[in-house]
Amino acid sequence: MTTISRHLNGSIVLPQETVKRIDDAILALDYHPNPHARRLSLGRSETIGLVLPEIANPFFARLAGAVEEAADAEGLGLVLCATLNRQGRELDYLARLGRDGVDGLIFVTNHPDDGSLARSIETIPGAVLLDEDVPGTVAPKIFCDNEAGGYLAGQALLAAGHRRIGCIGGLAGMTSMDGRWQGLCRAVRECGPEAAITFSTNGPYSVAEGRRAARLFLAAAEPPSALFVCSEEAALGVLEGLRDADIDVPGDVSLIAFDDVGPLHLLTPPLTAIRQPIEAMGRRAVEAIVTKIGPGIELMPVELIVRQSVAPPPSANRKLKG
Amino acid sequence: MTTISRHLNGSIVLPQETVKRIDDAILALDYHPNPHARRLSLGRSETIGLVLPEIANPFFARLAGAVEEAADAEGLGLVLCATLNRQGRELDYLARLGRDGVDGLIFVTNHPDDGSLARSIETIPGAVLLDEDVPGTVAPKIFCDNEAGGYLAGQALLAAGHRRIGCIGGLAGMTSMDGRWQGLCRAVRECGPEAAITFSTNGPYSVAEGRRAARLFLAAAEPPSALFVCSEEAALGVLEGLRDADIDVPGDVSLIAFDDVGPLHLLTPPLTAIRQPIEAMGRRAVEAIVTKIGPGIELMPVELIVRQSVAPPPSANRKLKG
DNA sequence: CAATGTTGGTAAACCGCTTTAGTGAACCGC
DNA sequence: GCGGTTCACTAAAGCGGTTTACCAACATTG
Repeated sequence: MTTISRHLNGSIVLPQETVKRIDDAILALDYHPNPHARRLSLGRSETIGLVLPEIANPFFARLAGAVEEAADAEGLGLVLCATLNRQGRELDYLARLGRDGVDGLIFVTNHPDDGSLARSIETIPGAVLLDEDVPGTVAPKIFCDNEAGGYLAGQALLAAGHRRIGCIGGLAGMTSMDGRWQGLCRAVRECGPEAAITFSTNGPYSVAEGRRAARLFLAAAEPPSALFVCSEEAALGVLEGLRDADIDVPGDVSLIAFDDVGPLHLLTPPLTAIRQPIEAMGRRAVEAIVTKIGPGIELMPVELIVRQSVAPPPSANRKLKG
Repeated sequence: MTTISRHLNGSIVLPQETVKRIDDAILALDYHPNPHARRLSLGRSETIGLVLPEIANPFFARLAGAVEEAADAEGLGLVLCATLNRQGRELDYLARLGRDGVDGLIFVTNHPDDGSLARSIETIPGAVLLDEDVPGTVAPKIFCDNEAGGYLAGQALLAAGHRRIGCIGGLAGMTSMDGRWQGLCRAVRECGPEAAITFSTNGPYSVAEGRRAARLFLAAAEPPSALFVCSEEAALGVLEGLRDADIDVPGDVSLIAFDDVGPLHLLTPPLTAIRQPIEAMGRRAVEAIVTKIGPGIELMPVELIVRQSVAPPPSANRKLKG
């Protein structure tokens, strides 16, 4: 028994004859170590947990796909937890995974934290934050370079000639949002005094929020000529709202979305967007777990995908809607 | 110890005073049963496995989301396995989950089987097939009503006046594909002898395949005036291919897609589609596991979502592309 | 040839829970 | 006041691995 166990776990080298004898017996008996027993004995599960807001969302779905693949490549199982973006569920899952003895945890959230999340996350060894920060947590953190993304978007809009920029943002207080906003501000600032952010909204990253923002935009006295929409879902909503009001994109208003996961190239117009390296982020997160890197922030590069939703602003004497 | 265990597992009723004493101690010590030990002792894991081709695909993502939510509601964990549609990985995962002692398994595949999958699945107690059949397997099976979907699509196209119908299908030999095809055939048959399927292709459910099919369609001597595309991915590809060739949908050719998960309403034109009750299917699958229903096929209803990609056929004297 | 050092293999402890068996005390009726 | 229950609890036996401690056999060495 001991010998076999040691052989199986590679902690001993045996003469070929013995090895063959063992292997034959294993084959003959169709023996497979009972994983429950193994886990109990070893005290680890060779499993990591992935908690995210919602799998049905294509962004998180792709993240999950990348994480799953990377985990599998490392021989790790993946237990999936969807929190529906509710803090109660996040805490429940955290507690569960904590005592479940997962070997690692990848946590991605989508809303501001009041501090209880941060506390809870830290009770779990091997936790990694992905995509969005939970301020106050000491852990490895893998985000995309939100600031650079906002800057890129701002630059593109400014380069097309826009000077009154609007920003349809996420929930205030979220790190990703702050970064994108800061980046946009930096681009505007660098452009000079005639450029300004003249319109902004805040709300969840959702289609409904995009529609709401579109209504606000339509009601604005001095609407901006270009919109940086900080999430793809919201961009879809904005597009709907604009289309319903017969506002042409990019004829009447230009638009850049953050994220590029849906079939944005098939929309009318094809949407210019900031793309994050989703798969690379997922892979890096499991790598962070298996190599047990220390706390710290790692920023992944974003890129601007140019399509057809940004154009020069309509000439000054051709105001929006007559 | 015994008393506590029995209390925790509800196999005994204790006087209130004792209960309080136990609960206090549990709280005071922050005691949580070690799940590894529990699982070893109990022989079950309170976990189910979900194996599907790819999470990044929005259809499977939504399926996974529904399954996760339902599983959680039942107090079951979910281990996620993405097979990338490769049989080798499917078999590996099946073997792993089998000896991992999951309490149930939801299996969704996306390609024809040569028989080895069927054998492997049957070794796992509590396996349920979802979305796509693996012929020869004795297990509960939850599919959407593919035949009805094909029929609905056919009817809609026929009702718009089309008589030469094309079908851009999935891989031959897949149960879902067979059903959709049969349904389309039935609708055409019922319409009378002047209606016919004059064009058809087979290939995986993918965007690339859609583009390939579009090229075939463009090269056809007598192209049909309407297309039933058996997957949403392929429909996206077809749309791209058609757009590149300046073919107008639905002016030159009408189009109905099977599945309705992406932002189909935002495309140009908004795509008419057959929608399956994805969430209900996912929920039903975990229900099938917890209630241990017997083998058998269960068909979930589909519906036609009318948008703007089907119109009457172009008049006879206005042939495609001059 | 006895002492020492490998080497393949056996026995037993342990991981932390569930569960069966067993024990002492309180409570019952007679 | 004593046998028979009920009740709360303790003791111990798994579950099926891993790991430490220990042995026997054989090769090496002084």
